[in-house]
Amino acid sequence: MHAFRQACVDRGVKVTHQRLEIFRELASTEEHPDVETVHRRVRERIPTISPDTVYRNLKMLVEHGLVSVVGMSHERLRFDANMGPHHHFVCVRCGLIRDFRSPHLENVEFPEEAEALGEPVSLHLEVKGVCAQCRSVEDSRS
Amino acid sequence: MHAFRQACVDRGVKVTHQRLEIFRELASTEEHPDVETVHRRVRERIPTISPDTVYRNLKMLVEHGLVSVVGMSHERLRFDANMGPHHHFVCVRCGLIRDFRSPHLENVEFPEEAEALGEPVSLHLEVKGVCAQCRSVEDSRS
DNA sequence: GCGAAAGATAGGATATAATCCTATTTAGGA
DNA sequence: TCCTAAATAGGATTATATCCTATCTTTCGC
Repeated sequence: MHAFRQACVDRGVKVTHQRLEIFRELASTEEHPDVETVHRRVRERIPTISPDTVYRNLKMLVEHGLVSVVGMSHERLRFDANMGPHHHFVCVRCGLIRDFRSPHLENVEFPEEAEALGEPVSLHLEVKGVCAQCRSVEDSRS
Repeated sequence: MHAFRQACVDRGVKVTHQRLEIFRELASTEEHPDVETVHRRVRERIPTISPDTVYRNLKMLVEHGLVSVVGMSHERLRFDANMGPHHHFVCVRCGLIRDFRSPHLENVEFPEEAEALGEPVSLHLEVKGVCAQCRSVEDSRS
């Protein structure tokens, strides 16, 4: 928590009671809770905290790299008819998703650490980054 | 498309005009469209098709393994305060997500195929499967 | 081919998740 | 302590996904 306070100060972000409790709650669990769950739990300590504050803070923490989103950020359901082996590149800026194949990664086996958690069915790599187009827009602005 | 018709027959699923067009649309693109996009495009050929039909069919196709969902199925946003290197196990049944680490996968490099698409920032493996608890529930029922 | 039954669809109604708006409060620097 | 910019609460709103049910279509046995 001390490191978190410091991270806020470093970024010029105010250290509010709500923000501390939201982060504390998230950092204290490994279950990757959703917003409602975080809100419910934090409310036990701050009864008046609003859902909006929880949303706002979590989103802000993601943007500052202090927290990550599992899966994709606030996107809609998206589908893929390619059932062959492939991986995904996801642009964190515009949401573009492209498949790619990689001979190196064709034969990755189910890691035994994952097998301890359950019976694996599918496996693929998710590479997040900034796509070429968003990158060029960025360059032309600077 | 012929294979798709056959796959429907094999599964005892009726081959409807709407279903064919929805699948055709999805299979004709690599951009992983969302439901609204699929609906809009299919509507050019079937003007009266409803969003519900698109949702219902895509969901059904996922359940039959003919299509996959990018990211996670109809889940809420979920967050993770663990910013260290780790991978995810996602239960496709109950939505449980657990982190795991794997020495084998600690040093996976950004595949060059992904670098062609953009500038990668993070990388992790996503293993989907059925978690131990869901598995045991399943066993006790049969 | 024909008719019945199960399955699928359209379209409106509804539920749920996420975000917006704005008056008020709070943190942090001078 | 005071001031300013940032943050919050709470209600309103939007957007996404699903439900409901009357109607229609596919499929299968004849």
